[in-house]
Amino acid sequence: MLLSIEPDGPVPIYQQIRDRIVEAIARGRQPAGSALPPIRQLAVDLGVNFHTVNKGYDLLRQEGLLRLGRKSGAVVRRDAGSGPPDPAWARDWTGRLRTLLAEAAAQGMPAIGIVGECEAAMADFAFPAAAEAWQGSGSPP
Amino acid sequence: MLLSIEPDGPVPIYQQIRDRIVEAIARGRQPAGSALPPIRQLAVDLGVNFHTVNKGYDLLRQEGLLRLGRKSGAVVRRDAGSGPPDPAWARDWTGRLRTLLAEAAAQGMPAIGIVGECEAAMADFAFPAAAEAWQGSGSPP
DNA sequence: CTGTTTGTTCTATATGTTATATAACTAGTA
DNA sequence: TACTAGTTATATAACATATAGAACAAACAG
Repeated sequence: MLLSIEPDGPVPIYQQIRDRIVEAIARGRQPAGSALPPIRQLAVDLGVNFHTVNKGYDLLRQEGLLRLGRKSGAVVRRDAGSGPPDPAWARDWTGRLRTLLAEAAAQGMPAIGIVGECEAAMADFAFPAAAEAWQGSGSPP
Repeated sequence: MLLSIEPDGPVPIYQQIRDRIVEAIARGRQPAGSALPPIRQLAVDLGVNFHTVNKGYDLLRQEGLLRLGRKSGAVVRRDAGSGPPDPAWARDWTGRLRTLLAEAAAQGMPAIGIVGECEAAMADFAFPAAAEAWQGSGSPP
């Protein structure tokens, strides 16, 4: 079982597919250069239409995480995350992070707990040895 | 200007309204017991229909952050975040956090950078003095 | 060249979501 | 009573999601 989804959940199926694959990449379970199942096959495995899988794969291609080829299929990009980050993506991501953390703070979760959850999540990730050209954005007023 | 939105962005207006208010609560700019603008007035200020604002307020009520009264209007709940967290909410929030952090890791952002962004975001929050009944969920396999 | 595999594109349809627009109703409060 | 403010109902237009079927195009194996 390479991937499981909730067909009746509130989050769209194509988005769940994207999310699960993003997590698989971050955790090193789907390393750079590794192949994903063909669109049609994954669609059969998940019991969904192949257009739905296609939409998820296409999202990942737009995000620069996948390379899609005619016969080669879907492959995790080797240079996905080398080079400097897209400024638009960084801005957007920071915004989404702040909203998500604000939700926890508003719900009464203590700062220690929030940082703890962040670190617990990242303990599952497989970070490559080096990373350059990345710098914190600081905290705007 | 108590709140600004992007009418033509990809995220729904009612969701933006919810997000901005959640952030205002977390940052202490909208403390417990404080009042929000009436639905119709905020709708006029933002240039949207009052049903759209109503949907955002209702979301916050479902999340336990607002109390809506006939004449009292919309007020930030005083006990929003006292007591133990809803287990369903905690599970869901942790899942969303992991997906979001995984996205950054997959994009090549180093662990240091991710933690830094988390801390920078939380530096803007106003945490209350004490917090009990909260405990980390650890990192499931 | 033939055939298979795989992603890509197109049209169509059914259902759900988002946003707007009117209108009316209900409960507090002065 | 009258005002304020949330609540509910109906209708509509536009967009998003998921499914379905068909055909097309490139890469590769034989």
